[in-house]
Amino acid sequence: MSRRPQSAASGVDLREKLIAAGLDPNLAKMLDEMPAKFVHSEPRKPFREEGANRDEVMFVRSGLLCKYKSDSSGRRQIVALRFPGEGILPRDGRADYGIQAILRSEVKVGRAQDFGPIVDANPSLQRFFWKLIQRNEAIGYEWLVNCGRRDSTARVAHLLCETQLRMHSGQSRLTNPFTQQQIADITGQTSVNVNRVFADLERQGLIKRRGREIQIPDPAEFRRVANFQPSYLR
Amino acid sequence: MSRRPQSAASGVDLREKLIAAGLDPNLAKMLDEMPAKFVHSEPRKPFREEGANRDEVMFVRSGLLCKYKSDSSGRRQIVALRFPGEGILPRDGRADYGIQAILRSEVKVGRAQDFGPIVDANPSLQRFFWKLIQRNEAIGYEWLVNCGRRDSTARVAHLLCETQLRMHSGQSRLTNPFTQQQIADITGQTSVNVNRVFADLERQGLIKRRGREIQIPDPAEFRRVANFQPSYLR
DNA sequence: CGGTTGTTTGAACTGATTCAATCTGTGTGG
DNA sequence: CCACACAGATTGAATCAGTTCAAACAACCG
Repeated sequence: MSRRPQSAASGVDLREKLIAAGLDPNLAKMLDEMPAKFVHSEPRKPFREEGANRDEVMFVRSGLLCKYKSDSSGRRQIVALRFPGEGILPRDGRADYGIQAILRSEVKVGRAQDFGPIVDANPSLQRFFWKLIQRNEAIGYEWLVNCGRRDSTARVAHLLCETQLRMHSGQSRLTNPFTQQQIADITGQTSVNVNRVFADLERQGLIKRRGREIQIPDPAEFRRVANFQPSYLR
Repeated sequence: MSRRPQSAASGVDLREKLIAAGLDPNLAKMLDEMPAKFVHSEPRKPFREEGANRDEVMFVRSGLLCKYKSDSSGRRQIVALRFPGEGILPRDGRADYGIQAILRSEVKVGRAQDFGPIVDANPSLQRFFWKLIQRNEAIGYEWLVNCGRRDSTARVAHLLCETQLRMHSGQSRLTNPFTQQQIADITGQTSVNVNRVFADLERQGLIKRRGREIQIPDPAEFRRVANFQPSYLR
């Protein structure tokens, strides 16, 4: 939690994640040197509340974060994910969503007033974040299609395909980072039904499970079932 | 369709819409003077296709546009709306969504290469678009909650509340711009069910209809049913 | 008038929810 | 090493919200 411009080991680590996400090495260095603190976030513990001010930049160094909202009856919807190397940009005013860890995560947290000037001064950094925003927009649109227009099997399968790509796993295996309740919160279902979908997928031979480890014998067929077209992830 | 820097009557019109959307008058003038053409778009006619390049900025002067995606089985999902004064920013590369008019619309279409430099040169214009993007993000998140976590009645009612605000109607009436099929495409249902929801809402006295004209006798109660909290629209 | 688009209604069906109970795996402390 | 607690996964039965298919009706427009 100590404020430090850069910690040798961990800083390099995040920089590499950012570069892997498409950022120019020089710009990655700038971001890396921005004053910030590294914070740990635990699953099931609140990290940032709905309705709080969100004058921070965050970059996920390891783990997995989600943004979520709740409707009046307390039903929770996860509206976005942030994998390592991805970030959450500052808002002015209150954010309408909360942030929570899905996996134990290390997060680099900087202040908006430090972040803004760096971006303003570097048009190419601006362009980088512009693209990131567009990618997040495209993912959001795809999630809407998922929730609105696909059956429960395709929804779960689609999420798995997207997760696989964003975690940079191979096409034929995946370490599922989610509980079934979380998959339900992402895909707009109940955990009970998610469980049945998993059982179905396995019965059809589309996946094999060993705990959180998932094998996908026929990736092409799986993507067909999921109705997954990876182009929206760039 | 003619290319012209500014047309006296129509230009002023759009500028006012942009100012109403929160843009500084001087900046509105700059955007207004950007080389661009005014294009008309008709409902049910394709305007911009899915998968096409999208190196254009667009501002809606009048009417109503939607962004949509289709899943493999041709089921359509509307993922965003653009009311007058709102815009669609350029993407680099192909867009994964199509654009279509809901109402007959006049759209100002500029080229990305004209738009980019103007924004780059004006930090306050940048900040304006930054906020716009955040608003659109917040709306997208709210739509996800809508599709994923609310019942069909609340979904339709919520859309009507949002539409009312974005059209700047009063709280107790609304000219519904959508067909029931379009509401279904936004809220992830079938048009048959949307029709039943409307009948229900009317039977419960929450709305009164005369064609596309909707009266809302008790706006507070209607918002409660819709689970509508307008803060996300700022 | 005829054609087109959109709305309304009915009946049968089905996918998903709800509620409740049980089972499994993992970590903790004695 | 066992006992216990706890989070998560799994299963069943009853119910219900929303879909599907089909048909009729209304409004609009050239």
